[in-house]
Amino acid sequence: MAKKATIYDVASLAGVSITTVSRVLNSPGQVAVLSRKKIVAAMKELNFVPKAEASARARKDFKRIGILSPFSTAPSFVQRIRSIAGALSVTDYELITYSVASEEQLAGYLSMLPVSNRIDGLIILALPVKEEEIQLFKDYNLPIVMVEISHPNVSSIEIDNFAGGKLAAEYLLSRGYKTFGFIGEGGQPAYSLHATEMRFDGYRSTLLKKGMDLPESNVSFHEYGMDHSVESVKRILSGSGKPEAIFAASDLQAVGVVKAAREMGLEVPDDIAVIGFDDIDLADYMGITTINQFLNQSGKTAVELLIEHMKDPLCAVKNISFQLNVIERYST
Amino acid sequence: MAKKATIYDVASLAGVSITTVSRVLNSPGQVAVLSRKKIVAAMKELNFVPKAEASARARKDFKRIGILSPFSTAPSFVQRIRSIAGALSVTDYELITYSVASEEQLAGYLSMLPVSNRIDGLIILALPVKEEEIQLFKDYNLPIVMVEISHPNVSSIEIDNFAGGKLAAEYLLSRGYKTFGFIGEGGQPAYSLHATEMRFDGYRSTLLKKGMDLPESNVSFHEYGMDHSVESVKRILSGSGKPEAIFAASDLQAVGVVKAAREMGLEVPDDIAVIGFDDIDLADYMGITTINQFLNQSGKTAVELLIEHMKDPLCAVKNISFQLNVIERYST
DNA sequence: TTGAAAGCGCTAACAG
DNA sequence: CTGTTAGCGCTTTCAA
Repeated sequence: MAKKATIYDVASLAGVSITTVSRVLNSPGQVAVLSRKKIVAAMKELNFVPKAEASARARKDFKRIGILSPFSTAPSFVQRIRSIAGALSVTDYELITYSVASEEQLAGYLSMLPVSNRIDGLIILALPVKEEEIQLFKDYNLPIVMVEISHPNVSSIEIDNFAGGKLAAEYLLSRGYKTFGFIGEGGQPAYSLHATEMRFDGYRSTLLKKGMDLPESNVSFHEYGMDHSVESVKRILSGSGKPEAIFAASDLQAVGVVKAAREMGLEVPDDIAVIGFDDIDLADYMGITTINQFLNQSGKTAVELLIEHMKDPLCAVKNISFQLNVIERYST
Repeated sequence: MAKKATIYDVASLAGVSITTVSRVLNSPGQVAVLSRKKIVAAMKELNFVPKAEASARARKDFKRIGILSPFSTAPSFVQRIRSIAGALSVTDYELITYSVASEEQLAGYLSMLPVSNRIDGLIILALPVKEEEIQLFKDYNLPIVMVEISHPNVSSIEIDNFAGGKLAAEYLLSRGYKTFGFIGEGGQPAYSLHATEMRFDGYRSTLLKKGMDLPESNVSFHEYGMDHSVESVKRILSGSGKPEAIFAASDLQAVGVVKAAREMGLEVPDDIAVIGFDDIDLADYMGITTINQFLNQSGKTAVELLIEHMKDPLCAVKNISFQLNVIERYST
């Protein structure tokens, strides 16, 4: 039985050093095309397969960052993940995506990721983590950064959803609207967040404080989905207490308002004004006024924060809060 | 970098040599009870996991699927990748994303991925692969599936872009439009595809065949980006030969048509009709007529196909072609 | 872009 | 029973 080929064999066959061979495996971009060709040919000839265990041993880090997020096609998620991927693409870290579709799955990832060596750091997006799970990450020295949710002792990027609702109310008031409505996504899975509720609370309490009303009949927490949004809005706009302005807890739902208005023959913003939340690309395309939560920028910040923690285990815990602001467009 | 505990750490904490630590792992019977107790205690305190074991488990827990795609934030890419992630989330596979930003980088990945033994299967999205590179994957038994591009002897998911252009033309003709325009993304990198050109060819040739004209001045291949789309459309719509209908090679560009129309005070579809391509979510939200290429479904199919190849190396090569169809909305 | 050389974490002789 | 030491095959500085 012939001995398995090693990078030494490959190197001498190709007439280069083992370093260069190693580089072909790990960062091929840094190797001259000619060298690479020779090395690949030599590998092929020798049926070379790198020994996983040897590289695991020698490797200082995995050069991999994971992102753990709910599986969702909601644009705000997609856009945030994209921005993280973008930030990562200018580093030499690989991105491993873990999409969570159930509570059990989440618990599974949370218990296994810290223990089994596969990533150098993890970004947890919009997913709640229990105290003991956090502890596990600490015990095994796997740095994490949480986005859209916070936890004591863990660095995070977040926003103040209550303040966001407040901002929406204040903005609509400043524009002179007198009657109000709200739509948001309700009945989210238990393992998810409650940003919607917080935005609602901020909105409602601010309106009340200013002596305005927010009748129950103008409020809708509905299932996720454009059709549900449109339907809810139609119901609200058909009611006797039809509002002049609606705060939609996400831009996608604001789109629902615009769609519903169009289908009912109403003009935006004259018959019905709407302000969304998130500032996804779509809001720009459709000219919807919204509250900017820096979806693109926050991904980059999260990556930087995580890498900082990876480089320096003693790095101070930071909670970065993005200041919200209204982006005024044509829907109010 | 945060470090995991090693036998060195355990050894010094327990006040013994690494050999002894190693022995309790391998032949505990040969270690004095007292030493063993101290060592076990130290291991517990440090959360020590032998690195080899961790890597072995890492290999066993998950199989890894890679996706090699151009680095792009175009919604159709993002949505397709998202759908692949979704399909994967219900399986025991990790998704590793490799974004390509240059021809060099592509060649690098293509030469190292088969050899480096880091993934168990690869989806190649919208990237051309040379014969010899395909051969390398075969030599190393790394299953691949290509999406949005095809190659002899490799399983693929694709669409007929020429037919798509034809479909757009036929649809617009059937709606009674008489004058036509086209916008698409031009000047793509050499390592990229030419779907746009093929859609254009199908569109143009069909129009000509039906005795219609497609004047040069109504055609624009512009840079990627909403602003460029809007600008191009404005130029076309300001021309003397202003068309009644435009085929946009992607939905995002169709959005550009809608935006441009709005800014020029024109009505869609009365003053200017537009049909897009892709059927991204955005098209639905904005009510844009488009050609559906099953972005969501194709990701799932690609994953299934790849897993089939991974499970059965002798699995027959399949080329799955999705039938295109027009989704009629309000923009035509 | 490349190579020399110093490890990586662990096992396995070999002494003691 | 325990420690010293020499590798395993690969990665990673650091210079050139």
